Amino acid sequence: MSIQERRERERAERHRLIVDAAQELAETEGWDAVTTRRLAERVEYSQPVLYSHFKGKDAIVRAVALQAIGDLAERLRAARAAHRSPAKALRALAQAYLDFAATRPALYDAMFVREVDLSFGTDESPPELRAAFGEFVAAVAPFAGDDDDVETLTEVVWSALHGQATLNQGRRLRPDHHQARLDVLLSRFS
Amino acid sequence: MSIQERRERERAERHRLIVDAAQELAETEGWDAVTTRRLAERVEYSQPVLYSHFKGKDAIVRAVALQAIGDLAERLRAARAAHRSPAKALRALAQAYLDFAATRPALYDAMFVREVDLSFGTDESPPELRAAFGEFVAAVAPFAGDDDDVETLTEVVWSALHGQATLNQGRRLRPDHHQARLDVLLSRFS
DNA sequence: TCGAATGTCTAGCGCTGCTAGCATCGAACT
DNA sequence: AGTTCGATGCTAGCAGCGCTAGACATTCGA
Repeated sequence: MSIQERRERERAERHRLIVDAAQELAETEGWDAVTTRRLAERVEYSQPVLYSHFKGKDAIVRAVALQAIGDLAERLRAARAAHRSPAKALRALAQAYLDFAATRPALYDAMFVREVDLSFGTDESPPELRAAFGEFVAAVAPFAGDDDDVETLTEVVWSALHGQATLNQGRRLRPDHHQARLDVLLSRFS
Repeated sequence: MSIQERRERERAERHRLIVDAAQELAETEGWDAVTTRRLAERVEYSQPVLYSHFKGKDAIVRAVALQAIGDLAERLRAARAAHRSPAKALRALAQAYLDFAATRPALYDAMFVREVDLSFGTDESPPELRAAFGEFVAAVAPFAGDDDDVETLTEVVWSALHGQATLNQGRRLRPDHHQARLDVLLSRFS
């Protein structure tokens, strides 16, 4: 069975290669530049090979998004864990979230803006997604009033940050006021 | 000069026809269905005619977005003006905003999600945009503390609503909790 | 060693946004 | 009134898109 194992290993390796190439191409030149032809050229295989690994281009984007969400979850965890005070922890988490969106806009787009059929907010959501949302819940929970549903409150905070992230990215808010906007938001929620 | 005037009238008419057709097509079948060929067929002209009116497809999308923003501004004005109490006025405006996003997702996308080079937040912004933002400012201003910059506060509230609108639309938040999320948000800002 | 199976490639389909170049038609001038 | 000329809208086509059918090696198991 060693031959089969080797093949599976090579296959997994190539799978990773495709996802990484797609991510790099998206981050450096934007998603418009991620065409099946350019991607195939990057990984030095022909186009149809991509389709033996993924059902279509959307599936590749989804794989990149999922990987990125895992990365984001880890950053959120680290930011939150670095502070004992709930207020500082929430601020650090929010800052880490906005930083991620600002520095890696293409990945952020794939995760939370582009239409990609990841199931959100259900028990069938991928673990990376549940982990990321869990970090938000943990950071927000200390500020829930007695009447507040924690999950709802978390969704509201996340949405508020998401709104700032996307409108910033689209240059639809005044530049140089990022910090002020985050301060105002946090002042109302913590 | 009557002949020239007639031509200009016909040209303006056709301009309107193109924008309206694009809007209708986008609203009924989504932006993916808005191709230059289908659009040309709708207005019963050949493709190149579109390019004598607009620099490219992006310019058509921009025109649709601008028209829609004017419409949104009017709805926000009406919602706000219907209430004397600042709290009720803000709630009505927020509700109108989210309703618009939910019922006309394609237009909302063109306005605030897709990349269109409308200049936001500057003195050169189109009047429709300034009007819409002005409604937000008027609704939010009564709730600004002494230390708050009104414009910043407005951007924060708008971003928060925008976040809810887009995440709702992408089915990234739990359905059936729209109202609860709006309530939580308003409870913290008014 | 030979047939079967696996894996990869070339070539091509029906789209896309966009444009060069050619008719056609009406206004204006002799 | 006849001719010229410019404006206007058309046909046809380019390069590139996501995706796939079918041919071609290459490698495996008997």
